[in-house]
Amino acid sequence: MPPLVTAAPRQRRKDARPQELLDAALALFVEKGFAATRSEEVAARAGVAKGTLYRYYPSKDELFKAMVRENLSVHIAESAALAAQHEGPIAGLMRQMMQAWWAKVGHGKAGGVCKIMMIEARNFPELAAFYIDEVIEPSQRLIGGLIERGMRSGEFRAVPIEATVHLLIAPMLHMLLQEHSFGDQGLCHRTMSAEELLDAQMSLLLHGLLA
Amino acid sequence: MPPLVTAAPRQRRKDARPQELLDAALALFVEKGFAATRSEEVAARAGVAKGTLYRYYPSKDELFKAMVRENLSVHIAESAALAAQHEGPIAGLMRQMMQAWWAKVGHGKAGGVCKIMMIEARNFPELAAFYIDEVIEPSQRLIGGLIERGMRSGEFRAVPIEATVHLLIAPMLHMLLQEHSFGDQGLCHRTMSAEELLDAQMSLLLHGLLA
Amino acid sequence: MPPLVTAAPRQRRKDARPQELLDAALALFVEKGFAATRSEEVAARAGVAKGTLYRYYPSKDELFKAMVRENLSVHIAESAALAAQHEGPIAGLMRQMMQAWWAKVGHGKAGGVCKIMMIEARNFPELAAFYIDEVIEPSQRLIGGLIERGMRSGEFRAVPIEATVHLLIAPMLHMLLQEHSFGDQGLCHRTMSAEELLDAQMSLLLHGLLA
Amino acid sequence: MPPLVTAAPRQRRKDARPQELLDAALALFVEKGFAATRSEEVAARAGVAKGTLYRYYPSKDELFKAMVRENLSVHIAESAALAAQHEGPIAGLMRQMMQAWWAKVGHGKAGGVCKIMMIEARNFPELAAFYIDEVIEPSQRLIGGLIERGMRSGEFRAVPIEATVHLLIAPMLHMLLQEHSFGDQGLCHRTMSAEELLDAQMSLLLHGLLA
DNA sequence: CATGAATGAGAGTTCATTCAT
DNA sequence: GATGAATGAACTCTCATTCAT
Repeated sequence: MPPLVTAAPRQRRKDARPQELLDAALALFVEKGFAATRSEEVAARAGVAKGTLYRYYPSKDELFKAMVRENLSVHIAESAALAAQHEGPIAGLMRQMMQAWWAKVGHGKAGGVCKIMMIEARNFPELAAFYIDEVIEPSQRLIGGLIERGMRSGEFRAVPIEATVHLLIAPMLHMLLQEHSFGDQGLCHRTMSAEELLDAQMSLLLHGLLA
Repeated sequence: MPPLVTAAPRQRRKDARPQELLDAALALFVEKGFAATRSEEVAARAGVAKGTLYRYYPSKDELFKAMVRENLSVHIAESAALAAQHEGPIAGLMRQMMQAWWAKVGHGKAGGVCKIMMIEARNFPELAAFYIDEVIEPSQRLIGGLIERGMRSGEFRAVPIEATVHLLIAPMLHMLLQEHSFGDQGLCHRTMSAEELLDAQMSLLLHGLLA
Repeated sequence: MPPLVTAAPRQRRKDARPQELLDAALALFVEKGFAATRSEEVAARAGVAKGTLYRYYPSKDELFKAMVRENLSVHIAESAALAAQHEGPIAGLMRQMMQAWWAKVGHGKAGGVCKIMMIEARNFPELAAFYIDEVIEPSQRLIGGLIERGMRSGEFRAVPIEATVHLLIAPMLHMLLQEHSFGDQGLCHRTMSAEELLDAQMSLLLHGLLA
Repeated sequence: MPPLVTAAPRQRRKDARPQELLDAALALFVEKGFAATRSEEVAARAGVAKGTLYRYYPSKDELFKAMVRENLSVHIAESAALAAQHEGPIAGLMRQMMQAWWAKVGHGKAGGVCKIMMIEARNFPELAAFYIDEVIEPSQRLIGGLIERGMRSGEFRAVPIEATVHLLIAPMLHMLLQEHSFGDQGLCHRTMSAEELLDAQMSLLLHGLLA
């Protein structure tokens, strides 16, 4: 009689393989770049042999694409749902979404995907298109929609949507790149935490710089 | 009237070679990344043979470093001089500097160097330190100084310096990455020009989003 | 009766590879010199592809070093043992050792290593030191000891040790170089075999040239 | 009226060029080996530019051959003349010739040629044949002739010519290789000078080792 | 004639990918 | 399915040789 409860460890491992490989690929691609990461390293980090990687992904390129696809659009939907059911002032929602994005995406591994997409966009045009369609444009539409809501309700001044969207996205991107490119080498010293910085930037954005 | 006896072509070429090679390297490294660019391609684009590259730069790494050094620190000094001799409201100066930086650095070839530094920082820690010392920190100090001036003169509200600096830099970096990563593939459709966008973002920053 | 189930060929090859590569390297380095031998040739002679060589030795230099270490110091110990357990006249022992060394080292592939060490000593100072420590000095000590024994027992005249050691080693080295440098091209015609020549030289050494 | 006494310095240089180049080539080929010596190094050492070398010798190979030819057979003739006109015991003549060869050939630059011929014989078969014809065989014939003279006059025992010739040449070759391969790196310590060693070896050869 | 900038064939080395075990 | 030994295309770099100046 086969065990009813747990799968055999070997089986469990096997099911987890693709995810483990994608995680390893993500970490290494972000840290060292796509070209500078050897496929054997990815396999080793996932705890398997070189050849095993190729049982799951037919090439390094495909591994990269799978890794990007796996780690992208997840949080966009969440944020959209949050936005849809929100009532009251938009400013607070935005602040909340910014912090949530940073905590879940920017600061974590998914943030690395954003960095690496910027870098490799030229080498993976189809992926770049995919990224724009699935990430950039939905995000811009989501934020753009919020700004329109805020303007309609009178919470916000009449501002150009496109520029405002850019201005809201830019700080997070900046922080992300600082973190993933120069972050952990003690090269970059900040007096405020990332969260404090983002919050302060949001306040500035809302109230403006002029006295 | 041009000189009747020009320098011998051979000699003229020799003097121009380093610059030609650096230009070729810049273009290719920005377009394809450091690792994905073959040194022979750089030579070919500069119109010379493979071996000639190595007469001027002892390795691909050194070529990269030279290319970075060549294209950085040039415009920092200019901006600092502009700021030092400026009188009157800071806001206008900032707008002006933003546009100037975009025109001279962000939009042009030097902007590509910023992108590529993000990518290769981890692979060239020594160069990353150089970049932070020569580019990032001076820029932050320059902009931070302007904000302090504005606050002392009463032009600006009392704002946290660090967050404000980040918020001023972020839009330019964002635009730069859009341009250099997704720009010339028709993937990214904008309704405003880069200059208009930056200007609109500056206005937003000054006046704030809230009604 | 051979075993019915032999080890898998793939595995068998793997165990044999280092030795096969060292043998190929020895043959080619001796024949053509270190620099003139392409690493791909070594691989080809060992029956593998270029890349395979680098799975076993990280560089051509390391391959060379491994090849030298592999082929030295082996026979010194044998000779020393032979000498230690010998009783009776030294002259016979010397004659015997000379012939043994020629048969096992000088004439064979190991002899080529001696030749190649002469050539490459300047390019591998660390290896030259190793060779002096492991081969030259032990040999000199061994032979010097025998001469002292012969002098103490009254078999030999009172002779200067150092000069005598040199004089005993020289003929073998000379023969070795003749063989490995001009040998198999039909350039060098001898009327006596190497063994006869060495024996005759030994006799001469013992009895002297004068009437 | 042209100068009667000295040629113009430029002219003097030009005439000396070939010799200077050959000297430089000799020194470097002996020190580093043929393959490891770059032709530019040879030119630099001769105080000319890379291209100039090729005005005198059409290739690195030809330079090598010229260098060998230049430095070979010179002293054989001298020794032969010395031998021809010698009267009295052969032993003294041999001792004298040995010392003279060491002083003029073995120890000096020509000695290096002998070393490098051993090494490169396989890569330059025609040169090897030339070397055998012009150096090895005349030397052997010269020494062989002396031994025959000594035997005929009763000064020497009846010995096998070939073996005796080898035995007389071997010590010098041994010394030469020690000197040129391991010599100037402090790796090889001797208590006697080369001249003393050769003299002691000659005595040993004459009187034999046995009591 | 001398020069040295330029060349490009060729060598060492790496690593994505394959496939026998 | 998993493995890792083997492969060879591709890449960086060197250096003998050429030739315009």
